[in-house]
Amino acid sequence: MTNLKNLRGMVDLLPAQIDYWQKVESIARDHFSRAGLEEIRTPIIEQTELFLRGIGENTDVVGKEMYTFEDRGGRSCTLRPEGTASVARAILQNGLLNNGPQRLWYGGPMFRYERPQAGRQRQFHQIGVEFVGFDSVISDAEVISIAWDFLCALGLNDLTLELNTLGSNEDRHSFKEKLKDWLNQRFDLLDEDSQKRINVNPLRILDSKNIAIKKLLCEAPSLSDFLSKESKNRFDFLQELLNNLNIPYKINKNLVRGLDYYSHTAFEITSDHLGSQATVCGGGRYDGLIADLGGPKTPSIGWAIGMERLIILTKDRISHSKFPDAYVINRGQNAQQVALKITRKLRSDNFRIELDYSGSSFSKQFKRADKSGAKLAIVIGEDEVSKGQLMIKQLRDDEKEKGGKEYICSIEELNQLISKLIV
RNA sequence: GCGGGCGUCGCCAAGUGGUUAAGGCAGCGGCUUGUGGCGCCGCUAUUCGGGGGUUCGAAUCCCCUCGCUCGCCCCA
Repeated sequence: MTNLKNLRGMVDLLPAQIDYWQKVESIARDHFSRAGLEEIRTPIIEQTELFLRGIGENTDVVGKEMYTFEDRGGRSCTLRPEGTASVARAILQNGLLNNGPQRLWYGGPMFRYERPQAGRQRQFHQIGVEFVGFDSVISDAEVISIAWDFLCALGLNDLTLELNTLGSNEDRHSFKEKLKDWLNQRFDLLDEDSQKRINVNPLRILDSKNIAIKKLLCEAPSLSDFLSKESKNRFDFLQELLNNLNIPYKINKNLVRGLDYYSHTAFEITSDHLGSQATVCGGGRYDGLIADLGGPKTPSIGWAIGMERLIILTKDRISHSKFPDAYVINRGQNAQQVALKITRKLRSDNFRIELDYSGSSFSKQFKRADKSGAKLAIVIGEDEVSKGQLMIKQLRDDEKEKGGKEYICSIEELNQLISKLIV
């Protein structure tokens, strides 16, 4: 084995798995285009500044997971850890909002410097949706249903949608103060992580997985008591809309989400079949982000799905059969000329053709033809060349019988005969 | 960043201190230089993730290192 290896947490997608990806991607493209979304592609590298301002300096993603480096001009660059900030930047920079609100989707690699484990890599892929410039609650419902229906279209039917509201910035601000006081009074009961977070990001303590903390928090002040009338109405209406769409959900008051830009609606879609990294899809409303990046106040909502996790879940449901229609067996230089030519011709006629290059015995070539999974073998030897004919043999009409049917035809008849035989 | 498990051919593996490192799958070649799916025969690791050490002798013991994997944290 070579001592040249890929970097830790970076994964090769080999031909054997690529079918799964293409299938999921094509279903996604189709699904999104029917929902009226347009695709956007942004660079993989951005100014570090974008993520500092967009995601928030106190988040784990920014604090300890970014791939940041200096380029030759001394600029601080970062491999994007998520898609939303880049999309927001591109929208602003290119003035897309001048054409009205935007409904976009994107896909591609993201980078986070973390310890790899099941369902987590350093380079991973997300596919995401961003509705930028929409305030109405039905846009929330629409965005969630696009995610839900997409996952259903992939045959996933045992997922859980968790839903919460983070309220407006004002709601959260007054709640934060109250929560801090309450936590400070119980400082000694908190674990180290939570103690550190009190001043930096107290909301995140609510999401703690520590059982003792969880228990303690049952008594803590609840954000829901600090929601303004308007925030409450939004959340109620969203639930009504989802009920109306028959999309099942579970309210999870501790669902906070790790990135700073979220407000109001927050949601996650999780699965029991992913090990400890259970989230397939995460998203929410981010009304402040565009303004934080220097744009106009622009209410927005979106989500991202982790492709690797999605592939884990859908793998068994996706069948892939990419067998050739015919395998071209040939022997001798004259035959090779004919073989190459008709291979090209048949491919342009939309057949899937595999050509043997080996020049080895007919026996060997038949073996390979069989292994290729092709339905037919097209045989060209010196005999055929001298008679101006071709032979076609069926490889899998009668699994049990020895030897498939053989047909002789001219080059002109080939297309028709193959069409007939492969149905 | 912290813990646990693991690392022998492309894949699955046996071997746990003693001369040439089992076996299976896949691959290649032959039996069969014009006929596949079955069968039979042969070939394919100077080397056991890498580097040091102990020993007459190491894949097997020790140290370091790298990687994989699962979990924690956090997220997609």
